[in-house]
Amino acid sequence: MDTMEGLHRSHYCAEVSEADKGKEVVLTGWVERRRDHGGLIFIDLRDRTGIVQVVASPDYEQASFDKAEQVRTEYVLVVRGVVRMRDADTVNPKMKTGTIEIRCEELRILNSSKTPPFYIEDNIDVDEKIRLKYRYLDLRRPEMQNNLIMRHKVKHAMRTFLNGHGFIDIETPELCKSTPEGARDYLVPSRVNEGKFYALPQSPQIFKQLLMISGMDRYYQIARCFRDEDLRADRQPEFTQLDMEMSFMDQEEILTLVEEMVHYIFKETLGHDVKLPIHRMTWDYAMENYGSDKPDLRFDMKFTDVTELVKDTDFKVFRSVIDNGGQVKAINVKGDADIPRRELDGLVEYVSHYGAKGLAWIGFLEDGTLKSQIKKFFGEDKLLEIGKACGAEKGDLVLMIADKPKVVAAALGELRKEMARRMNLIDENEFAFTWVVDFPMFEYSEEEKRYVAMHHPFTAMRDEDMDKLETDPGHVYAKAYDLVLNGIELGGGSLRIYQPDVQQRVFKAIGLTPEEAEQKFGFLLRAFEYGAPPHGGLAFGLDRMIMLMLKRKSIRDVIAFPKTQNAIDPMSEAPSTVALKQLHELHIQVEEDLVSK
RNA sequence: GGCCCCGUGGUGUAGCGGUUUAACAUGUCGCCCUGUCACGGCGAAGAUCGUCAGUUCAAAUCUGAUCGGGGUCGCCA
Repeated sequence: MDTMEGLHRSHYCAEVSEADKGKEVVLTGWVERRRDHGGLIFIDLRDRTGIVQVVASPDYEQASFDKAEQVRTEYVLVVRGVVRMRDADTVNPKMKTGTIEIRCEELRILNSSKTPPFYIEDNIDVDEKIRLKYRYLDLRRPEMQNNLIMRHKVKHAMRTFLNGHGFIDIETPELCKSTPEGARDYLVPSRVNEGKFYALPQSPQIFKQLLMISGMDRYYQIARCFRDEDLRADRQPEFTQLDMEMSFMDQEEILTLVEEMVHYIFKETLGHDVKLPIHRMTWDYAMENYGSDKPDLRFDMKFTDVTELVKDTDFKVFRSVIDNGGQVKAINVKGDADIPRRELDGLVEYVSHYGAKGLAWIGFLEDGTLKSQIKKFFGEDKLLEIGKACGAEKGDLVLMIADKPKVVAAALGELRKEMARRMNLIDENEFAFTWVVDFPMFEYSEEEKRYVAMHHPFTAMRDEDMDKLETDPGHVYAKAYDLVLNGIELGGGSLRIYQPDVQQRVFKAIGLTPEEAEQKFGFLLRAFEYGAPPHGGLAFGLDRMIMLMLKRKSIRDVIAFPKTQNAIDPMSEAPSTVALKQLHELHIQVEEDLVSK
């Protein structure tokens, strides 16, 4: 192998241009491809900027030509040569550097490489497990490099904006106290304190509130967070949040500042203008019209409540649902009246996964006739009335679900998205933002037979709902807000409680006794007693934001070293067993066959 | 924990009871080639079909279990 001795890189590969014509350059990089023509060898040399063509020939320099014959894919080279224009008929218009090439005067092989298990190029179709096992090679691919560079740019834009608005970047602990409210914690055993455990933070929530009490006034952190729950395409066990908190600001001021930041980030990194102010809707409105607290607004197809219209009919299915406090809601799928029966049956199956027991449909055919499996119960006039309520015209298809509000919301909400996909209503290039505000404080957990905090128990409630805290917690609304982009929750936050007595009342409402509250959050309650300012903030899912900006289907594509669905890293093979000695030091006993040898 | 999809040379696929010594593309290796850029030509090597068990005269192909990967529901304050 050769060394770099005496050579210093002068340019990145794709940064050599026609302006460098005639200059001697020194380039480093990996061999993307070698084309050996016998007496002439072309090498596409790649670094993180892109590719440039190097030409080796005995006519230029014999030794480098001999070296070029040994070169294979992914070998690491340093090349000294002269930039020259290509002949007109050999220009490659597909390449950024397609008008030039490097006449090779010296070529050194800095390292060889095994043949990689997949092509180092974009648009490969390789099992993701293999990509993850060889992640360092996967990350050589231009699209992955671009993803990580974009991630860097987004973080840089965030910091630039926040630094310019008086925010201070402060780190908070990774080893925290476990607070089993909410997601499952990752636990870390304490060696020094036998039998005790730290938790990795699910978010820096409490610490950032304490920083407000400390008078830091405006804080941010690009924080790693951990949640030991099942994985999804947009969920990893460790993920990154842009975490922010600020004092003496009301909700409107916070939303305005945050949307200015979002505008800045999208402008700086994508050149995209986010329309301000970002649309706002209440949680109630979102649930009633889209069945979701994170509606995808790239298409319309809102719900129509037809409960009143159908409550007096003979159709027992609808009647019994309505009599039991249920509702009937519909969506209008424009232009889908001629949907085949087989596909309708598929939709019934589809909504059943979300708890719906059935799906009623009315097709308003172009010839003015109706097709519907409930025609005999309602008659044409009633169906036309329903259609009118939904804004249906000839050619449209109305789909109805009758059930408890929660089931209707879930099933019809998913159906709405599915029909939009089928009807191709989604513009993949659109960024449809909305704020969802006025979340309920609590939701009732059937499993735990108590109210649980919908956002988190530090969320402030609307002043006018304060007296309902003890009498009617289900109708207390929070000063909480989510930023939604294309049907995905980008970030969420709230104004916080800052009076210890109010915090105690909320703990009580979610069934925490004063003793439990003291044991879990006593340090926070005590801090509130020393002049806590009114404050609030929010946290952005950085991975999701970058995924959406880059139109990726999974956050794994924007995380350098992500984990598989089983929370495993196929490359390092984490998690792993450990030696008995390590466990002893941590005062942990494990069955012998679970220990590393 | 439930449901759905996938597992065949290095990679991506085909084959889905017996005309298969498992096919194709690409990659790899060797020889040839001075203008290619997905270079080209000739030749070669490379998979006991994730694993285990069963059905059968016969299994990559059917059945069951299991392991691994992906999606999703539950879960994710």
